[in-house]
Amino acid sequence: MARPARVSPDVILAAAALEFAERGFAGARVDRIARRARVNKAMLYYHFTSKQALYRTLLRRMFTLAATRLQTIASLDRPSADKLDLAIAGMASFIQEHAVFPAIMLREVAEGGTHLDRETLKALAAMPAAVASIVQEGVASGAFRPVNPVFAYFSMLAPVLFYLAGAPIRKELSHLHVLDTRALSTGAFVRQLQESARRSLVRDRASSTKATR
Amino acid sequence: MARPARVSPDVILAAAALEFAERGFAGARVDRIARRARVNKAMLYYHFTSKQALYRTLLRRMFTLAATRLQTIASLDRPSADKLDLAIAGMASFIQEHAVFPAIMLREVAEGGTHLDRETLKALAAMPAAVASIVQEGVASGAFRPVNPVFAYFSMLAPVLFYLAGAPIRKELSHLHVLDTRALSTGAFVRQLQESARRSLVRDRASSTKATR
DNA sequence: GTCTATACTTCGATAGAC
DNA sequence: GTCTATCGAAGTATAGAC
Repeated sequence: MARPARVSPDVILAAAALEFAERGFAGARVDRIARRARVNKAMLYYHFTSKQALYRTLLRRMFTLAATRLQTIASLDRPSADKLDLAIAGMASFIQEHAVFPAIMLREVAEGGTHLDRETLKALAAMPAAVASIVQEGVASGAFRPVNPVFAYFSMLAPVLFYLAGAPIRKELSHLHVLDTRALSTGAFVRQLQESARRSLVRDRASSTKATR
Repeated sequence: MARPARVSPDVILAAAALEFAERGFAGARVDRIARRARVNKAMLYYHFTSKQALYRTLLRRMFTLAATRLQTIASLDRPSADKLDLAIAGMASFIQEHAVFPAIMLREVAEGGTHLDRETLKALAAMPAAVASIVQEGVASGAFRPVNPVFAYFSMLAPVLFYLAGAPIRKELSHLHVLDTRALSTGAFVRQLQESARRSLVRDRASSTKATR
């Protein structure tokens, strides 16, 4: 972490992540990305052919990283309900490691995938697929009530994304005394979400409050 | 609807809604908004002093409209659980009337409220406040288990926004044969979400499957 | 209130030296 | 691989006639 190898492409990608998260594709400035990466613009275009190519590379990476984590959880040999907890907590911790992720994800959903190529879209789709596979397994085994697995994905992960993406705006609101954020911690939110997911999906009365982590 | 009064400001706002939803604040083009509104650019600047002023006016309107609908539901003399159902269905139907809303909301959350003034931020904050008041009432009356009302807002409404904002990308994915969307209807999603909300919040066994609408 | 023409700025991308 | 200088396109906003 202390001034590492400084391989240009990775430094540029890191800078691009910040810029695209803060401003979106259209609002991002190539000049700013280059400056943030302490690289000049020509260097950036040497490694990535265009602003769009840089954007796609970044998003493919992030989506793949997130999807892989969910797939790993889905493949565990554990009760479906536990895997649900793990998926929620896993996404939250993924975001804490990659703070830019929620903003990028929200923006790209709003954008309708306009700037993405086929491969990047596939990487994106792997996220709902992984969560849906957990739910499907639970439904098939009778552990969960019959629900649509894709709907369940949205019910569980959209709140995490939205809540964490909303941190800056909540800060602004609390600064304007429009919202009291004192009772809001990420850990507490994750736990409430896990409990809600269990209650809404698990069939029997084994809805233990003990959240798996 | 058949070629109405053609009051410029409203026509411009409608065109701006489409453009901002599709491209975001930075990606939106004033030229395009003017063309869509069949008004020339100078006219647009005559009614709204700048691109930003237009954006703020639009968002303040939409947020106020959405928040008012939720507040109306919150003030009903009905069981808290029913109001929950109504809030979910109300937001879904609001979005069906204002298809641009989810994209605009997602973008602005990602943006961190950068382009908004105090009044517009207050209008935005009224949405979680309305839903939170329903939940708080339910918790206070003992109908709901003790939960954080703001967290509950995110758990219920983020899925609706995210799911409906994701329609274009799902279409793209289904076109690329990456996702099967045949089992996905908005109505079914809303019903599953209502049932999930009841199960996750209602204390006793009165979790009727009968969704109120 | 409505329009045309244009001033001024910023941005993505590249040429070409080292 | 790295840099400076710059081109051409596109963008917001306005001046000024009607």
